[in-house]
Amino acid sequence: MADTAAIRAEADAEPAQTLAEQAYRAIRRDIVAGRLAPGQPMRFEYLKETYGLSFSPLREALARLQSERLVTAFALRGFRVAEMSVDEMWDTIETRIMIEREALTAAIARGGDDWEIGIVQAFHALSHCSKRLRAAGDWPSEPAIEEIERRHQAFHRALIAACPSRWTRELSEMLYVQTERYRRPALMRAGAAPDDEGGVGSGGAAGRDIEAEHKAIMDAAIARDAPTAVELLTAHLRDTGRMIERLGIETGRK
Amino acid sequence: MADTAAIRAEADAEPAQTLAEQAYRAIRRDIVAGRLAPGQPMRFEYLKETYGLSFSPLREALARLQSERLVTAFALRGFRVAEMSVDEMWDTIETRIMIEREALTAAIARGGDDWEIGIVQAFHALSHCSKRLRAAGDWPSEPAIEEIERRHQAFHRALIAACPSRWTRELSEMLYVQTERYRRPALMRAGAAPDDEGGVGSGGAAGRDIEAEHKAIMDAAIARDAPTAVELLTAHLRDTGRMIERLGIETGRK
DNA sequence: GTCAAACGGATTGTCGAAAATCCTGAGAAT
DNA sequence: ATTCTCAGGATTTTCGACAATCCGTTTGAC
Repeated sequence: MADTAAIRAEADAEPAQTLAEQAYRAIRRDIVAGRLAPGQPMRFEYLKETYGLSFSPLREALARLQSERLVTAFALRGFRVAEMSVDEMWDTIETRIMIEREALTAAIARGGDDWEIGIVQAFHALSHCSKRLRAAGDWPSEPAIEEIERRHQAFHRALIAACPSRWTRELSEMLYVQTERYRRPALMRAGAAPDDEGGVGSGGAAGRDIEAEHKAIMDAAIARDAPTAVELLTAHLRDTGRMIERLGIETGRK
Repeated sequence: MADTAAIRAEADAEPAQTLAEQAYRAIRRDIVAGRLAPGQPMRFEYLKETYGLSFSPLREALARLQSERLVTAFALRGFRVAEMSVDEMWDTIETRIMIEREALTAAIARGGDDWEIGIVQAFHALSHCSKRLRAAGDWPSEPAIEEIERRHQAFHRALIAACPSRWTRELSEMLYVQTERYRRPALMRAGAAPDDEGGVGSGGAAGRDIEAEHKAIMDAAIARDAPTAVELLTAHLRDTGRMIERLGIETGRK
């Protein structure tokens, strides 16, 4: 597939020529994927072995993740994976809604042809990828989930790509990662194919048709119907929150 | 003064027992104060001498500041102080307005007695401190400015302290620091006493009465008049932006 | 005269050991 | 029985040196 390479190239635009950057991405990935349990102490001995790096790049990575609230630092007592809770999830979701409402409105007002094309492209990439995943079998592999999550994020990013405010776009990205941290493990644990919010489902475990929700948001956005698009996006995010709440959040440590 | 110690104790709630934390605060302070010029390369030799620390804590501090957009990292080419521009300033201000409107509305809806008391206290602390500063002489000292800035931030923080969303409060804090980075040097360079937005002025350099603006916001908030309070706060922040734009932004390097 | 390649100086990024700090559990005193 | 004190071990934090990379300048070729 041609666009696969393109999307990959875009995602890794910054090749991460430094070990600290690699460590940052790897640890963030593992936290979001739930491989590092909330509240778990991040001992350097363990990190050193796991990621094959020395102290310096690891500390640098943890310092950055601290600013993004994915790890918590305790002075002279090391770092821990940030805790999770239902309250924090809703705070994250509602804050993300607040920001993305503004972002989507601005994008609809100012987006051009390239913006529309980007949305359609991202939607079809996500849809196609999800369909292929479901055709392959009932229990998808980890890399496949990673890929579908990338596409899902790319779709939501494309929606607001035309928002001129860099702060709005970046805060949105940051909160997306936070919500993904709740969504992904919940779907994994649900046992169902992870096509509920992470991908496309024509009737997911929770009785939602995520692909249809995405399509409705896309259509409203491209039709320049800002109020409808914003309401659909808001409902989409809140429904996901309720779904996660039903599926449960693994709040304890491993 | 009794409350001075109290405020100090609150500000330094985390005593910063680690050198990396000290470095983080010191460098952030110097960037916001304009002592480190935008775009300036942050050579480690210089940082080492200036702050009397070794590489590790400095790198950790810079990594954190990178996440907050106060420094920019270039792979294998070190760090630079983040650039400034009129466009970025307005993006920051408008984003901060978006977030603080929500925060203030929520705080007015849910704030109790302690919230009201906190606002009044912070207002008077700022007012009193500013008055004393003006009485002392025309050219205030650096520490005096630092203190007034702390009080100013404390007042704006107190306004939204009752907002239940931790994300909203923290993002607001982050954007406050960003806007302070524009406001402070502009006021310093204006030559006038820095009581325009940083403190209280009964007729500042730009013909504004900042203390009156603060008081109006406080009164509307305590009167539980959310729409008025939000509009006053929005105008307050936009006026400050326009004032900074008039006074100019030192965008180049030293 | 212009361009490309290469050398040397300077700066960053990474490493592993040393110093400082914290946690655990045993023993003594109240 | 409870609290306090104090080693011993484990963990974090910091340091300075080493290796890798980049920038400016010179040299050489076309």
